[in-house]
Amino acid sequence: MVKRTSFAGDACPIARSLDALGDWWSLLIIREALFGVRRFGEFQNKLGMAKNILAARLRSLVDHGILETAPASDGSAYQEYVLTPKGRGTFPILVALRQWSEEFDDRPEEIATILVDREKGRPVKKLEMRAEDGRLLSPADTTLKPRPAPRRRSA
Amino acid sequence: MVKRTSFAGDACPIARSLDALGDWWSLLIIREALFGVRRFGEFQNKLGMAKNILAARLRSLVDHGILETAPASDGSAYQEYVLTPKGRGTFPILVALRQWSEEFDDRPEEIATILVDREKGRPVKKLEMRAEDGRLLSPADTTLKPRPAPRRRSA
DNA sequence: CTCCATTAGTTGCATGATGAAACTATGTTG
DNA sequence: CAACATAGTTTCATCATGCAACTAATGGAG
Repeated sequence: MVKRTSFAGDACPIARSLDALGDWWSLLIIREALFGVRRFGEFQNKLGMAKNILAARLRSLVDHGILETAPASDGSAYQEYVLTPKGRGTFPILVALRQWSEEFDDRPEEIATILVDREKGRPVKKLEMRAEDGRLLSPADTTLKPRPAPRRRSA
Repeated sequence: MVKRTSFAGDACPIARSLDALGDWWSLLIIREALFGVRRFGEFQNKLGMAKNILAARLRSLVDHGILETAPASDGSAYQEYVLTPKGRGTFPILVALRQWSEEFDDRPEEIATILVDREKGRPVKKLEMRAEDGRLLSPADTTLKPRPAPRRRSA
């Protein structure tokens, strides 16, 4: 079988994330959803993608618990796609991707928008990794440990 | 033309990031590289991926300035792939992906490792978005603004 | 130096994923 | 109810992925 590899069973949490949103469109759909897009046609217009692919991605995101369908809020009989808490939880991922472009893109002048603090209109700070006690951490200050066994009956 | 869509020319910084690392393998290759993997065969063993795909991805990552080739550090005539600063700059993205799994995965018990502060051995804090002045921001506290016109070369 | 194993790829082929366009089935509007 | 909009599905050509086999250089043992 040539089967496209899936990371669903992988033990690495990064691989597991990628299994749910590691394709070309899913994160862009979520980006639109975070800005309030809810309807099929709206996604299609904003993203300019083929309708069959959009339909497949929406289904996949619903299956993964990132979106859920709901009756249309405008009273029509159509349905809408709205983010679940799990879906809204991807926000830091999108911010990290955005900031990486802002910092390292070869043609930053082509970037149209910046993310700002609504209250002050100033750019948000770079995401930073901190220890429990608040110390700023660099990649080298971190390491991986085996997940502690959740206390439960014998494994 | 059916051509697979590229986001390279897109004005959205998220799309631009995805153009460089939005496929199934690139971020996993970078993950390994951050842990010190440098040689072709090492990547291949750890990731268990097809060699042709690995070769293609390494080439793409080098083209995007994320990896660069260097003479082997062990004195042999082979070459190594090492992260550039741009490549190391993806670390927050990987952390965000990891934390999303840790928080929302349906089978967290399958996740093998946790990222900890090396000094204390305690899990790192969740990434949080803050304003310039340090206020904690939620997605709703942010908005997009057009990129300010670049100041005429002061560099 | 010679021979063989290792490393780092490339090539060929089968199959799955993607995308444009056409088609369909509802829902909505005049 | 006729015309139109919405939300898809189907069809088909093309592209990407993955496995296996092949090649071209090292590197190491004798």
